[in-house]
Amino acid sequence: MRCGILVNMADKKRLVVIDGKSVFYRGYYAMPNLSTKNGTPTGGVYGFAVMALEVIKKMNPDFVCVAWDKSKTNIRRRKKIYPEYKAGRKPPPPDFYEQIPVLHRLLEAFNWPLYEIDDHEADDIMGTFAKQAAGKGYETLLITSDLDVLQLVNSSTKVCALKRGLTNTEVFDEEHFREKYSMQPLQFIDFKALRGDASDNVPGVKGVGEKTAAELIAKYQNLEGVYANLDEIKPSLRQKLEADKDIAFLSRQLVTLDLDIDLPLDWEHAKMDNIHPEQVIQILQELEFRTLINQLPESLQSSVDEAISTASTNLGQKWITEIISASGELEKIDLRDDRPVFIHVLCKGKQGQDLQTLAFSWGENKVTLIHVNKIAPKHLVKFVTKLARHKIVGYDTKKIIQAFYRLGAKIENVEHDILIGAFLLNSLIRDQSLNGLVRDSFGIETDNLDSPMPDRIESAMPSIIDAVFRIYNFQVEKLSKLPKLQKLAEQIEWPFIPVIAKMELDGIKLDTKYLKKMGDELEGIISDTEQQIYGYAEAEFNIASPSQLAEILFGKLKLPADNIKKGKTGFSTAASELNKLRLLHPIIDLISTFRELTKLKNTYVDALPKLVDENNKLHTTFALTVAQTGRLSSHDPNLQNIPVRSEIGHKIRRAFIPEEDNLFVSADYSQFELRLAAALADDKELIREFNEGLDVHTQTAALVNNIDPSEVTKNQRRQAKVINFGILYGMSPHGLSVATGMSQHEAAGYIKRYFEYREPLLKYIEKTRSQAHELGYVETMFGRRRPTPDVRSSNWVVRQAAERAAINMPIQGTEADIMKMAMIKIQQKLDQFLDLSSQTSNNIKPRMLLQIHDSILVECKKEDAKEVGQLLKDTMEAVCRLPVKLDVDISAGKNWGEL
DNA sequence: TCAATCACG
DNA sequence: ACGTACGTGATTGAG
Repeated sequence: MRCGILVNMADKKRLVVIDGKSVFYRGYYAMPNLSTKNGTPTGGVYGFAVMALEVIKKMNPDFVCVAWDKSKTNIRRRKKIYPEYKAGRKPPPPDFYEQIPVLHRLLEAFNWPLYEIDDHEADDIMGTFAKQAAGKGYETLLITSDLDVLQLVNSSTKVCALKRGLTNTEVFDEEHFREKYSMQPLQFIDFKALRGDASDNVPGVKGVGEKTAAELIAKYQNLEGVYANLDEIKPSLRQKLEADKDIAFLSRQLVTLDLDIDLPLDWEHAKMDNIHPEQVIQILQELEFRTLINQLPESLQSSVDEAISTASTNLGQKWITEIISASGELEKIDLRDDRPVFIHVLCKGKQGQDLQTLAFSWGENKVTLIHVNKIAPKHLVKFVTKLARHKIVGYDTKKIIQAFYRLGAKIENVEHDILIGAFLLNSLIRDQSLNGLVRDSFGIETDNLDSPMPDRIESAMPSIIDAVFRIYNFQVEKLSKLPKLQKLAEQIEWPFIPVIAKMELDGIKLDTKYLKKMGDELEGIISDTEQQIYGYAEAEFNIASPSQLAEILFGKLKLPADNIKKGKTGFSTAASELNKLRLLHPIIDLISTFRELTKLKNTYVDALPKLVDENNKLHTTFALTVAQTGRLSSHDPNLQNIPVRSEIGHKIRRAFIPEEDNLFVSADYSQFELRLAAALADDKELIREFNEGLDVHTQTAALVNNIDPSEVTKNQRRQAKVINFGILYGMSPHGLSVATGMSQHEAAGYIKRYFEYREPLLKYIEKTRSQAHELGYVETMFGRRRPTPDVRSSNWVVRQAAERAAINMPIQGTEADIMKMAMIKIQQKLDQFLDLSSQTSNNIKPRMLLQIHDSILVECKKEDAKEVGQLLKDTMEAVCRLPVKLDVDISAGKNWGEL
């Protein structure tokens, strides 16, 4: 910032007046996409904060205040004179206003008074204050992008004009003004009256621009001078001046600022000393302006550490900690209370393995901390069994349940999980750590709550329980205002946690010997393929490296690259692109084979056996707070993407086996998402087709091609299938043409005809799209939400992608909701099922092993398979009332590949 | 750590 | 005039 001039100011007191809206606007347009991780737009506030801190840092003012343009009534005074004044301005977009309350909070933290007044604009207020300051012998600096205020520049008033960008400014004192405009500041009024101002719609004299106006003012001082000497002016210009004489004087009135508003500046309030550094820092933290915090002016700097350290010591400080490190002490704990218990566990391994520390509280400022390793197992088990009868509240209760389960204690009731709660309230939170949730909920930075140092556990645990307690209360309050989401949490999310916790622990058995053999076989085929490729290429290279491969194909072998997509690094070698070259060179098919085989070998055949436990079982982790639609995701290892489409894929699935004498039973919802789309859109025709058990793709093909279903060809059905799926993804004509091989024109026509027959579907898509725009989120049938900030992006690509995601979410998300409900019911029934048939020898219980979005895999005794299959089908088909029938396919087999 | 690729629904 | 389906996770090469 060019503020050097200001430093020279004598020891006069300094006032800074900020044109709030103007600064805010600069920020808003300089950083259009700035927002917090949860989507709150913050560009404008950012601009303001940057400017505010610059002011403090560089200008060292004694007083600061803000002048604000009143948005609707501000121009009444001038409009009275000239109704067209400031006409034609676009209203600011909605996310502009969203930021205003945040700005007000920031101002409160700075403790800078804000002035806005009917009938006057911010520049009038600035002028008035500058005059008041001059009266007291103070200096004034005005910060704005509105050049009208340049007329105020004098010996005690300077203007800091904002230019493009955030920190790009120009400071005008008298000298600099004269240098630049070759006139006195006050003459600026008359200059503008002649020239006009397009941005404020001030007319000026037609045909007189910057240059002419400046010359006229230089020669005749002001309007009066110009019009008194018209005879000296050459005729063409004289005519223009005469014609618009009234307009020129009217324009002058518009441009002249009112310095005598009856609005005394509250000097006490505006004092810089009133600033609340902690509040400022807290708000900056909340808004995630981390770089700003790091570059805070020295005057605020000292408070940073303090603010952060008070924040972290505050947590847990008021909690009494009872530390248990002997079995005897454990005995004395009384658990008769049936209120929810706040629990936290520290484990060394994943999925509740190696429990180290357990802490719990009833939320009454007392935490009990148990050093698990110092307690005799028998006593511990007895204790946690009692504790497990309570409803629990915690962060990642899945892990808590698993830690307990490993001790033989079954937690059945989850009262609340703050990790999942945070995700339900805002699935966009990027930092799901406990520290992140504290930051997100309260804007406070805390000590490491997620993995406290071993020697600090005793002091960290109370802080953690305190954080859980507070976040719980915070979320309960929020959920109480969102009844649908609250119901979703209570009826689906909480009961689902114990179900999935158990599935992870049960795991699925892998035939590692079989995979080892398969790996060796694959190895042979791969190296053969490799050699053939090297032969054709006449070189040895790394086939797995896209860049080396592209060099060979398009460089050495000179294959035509015209139709090949280019990425950031060069030509794409993705399968879809290679496919275009298949017929041109035998190396292409070999490369595809090589890719497929190495992929499957590296990702599955070789990788999976390394991950089994001592029982040869794989334990995936199902993430409940990752997929934006509410689906589960599976990792370490991912068991939701085990191959199935290829022959080798099936072979890999054969490696997944049940225990001796058991079978796998799988249950798949057929056409799940399309059925849900029909239900959500209430498309009677599509629903009818489903409910009458017709083949919807054939029906669709018949409708669109206007033929009888019996006449539908294979290709017509294939095309119809593509479009039916496309619906679920917010498809475009181009997408359809790529997928079907139609021309884009044909595809557009096809889609048009499709929607003539599936009008409700089109209406539904439009409704969802507009909801995303208007409410900023979309939701499933059961109220699960997904925020959609990007549908308002100014970037076409980003916006379109966001709209497609918004259209897909209610469908995919409702699928996820229903699947979870079904699994909860299935688990309940499987528990009962056990009681009936396990009377005799049965010690292996039917259990769910995997969920793959629209299907589940269950293991049970051979002789139970049929009954279990029927149970699954009945439960899943009847899980909720929908206008469309749900259809579940069952199959059983002695390995996963057989199903 | 990122981009490219490809496995699944 | 823009450049395409939605949602994931694992592996690899390359910077």
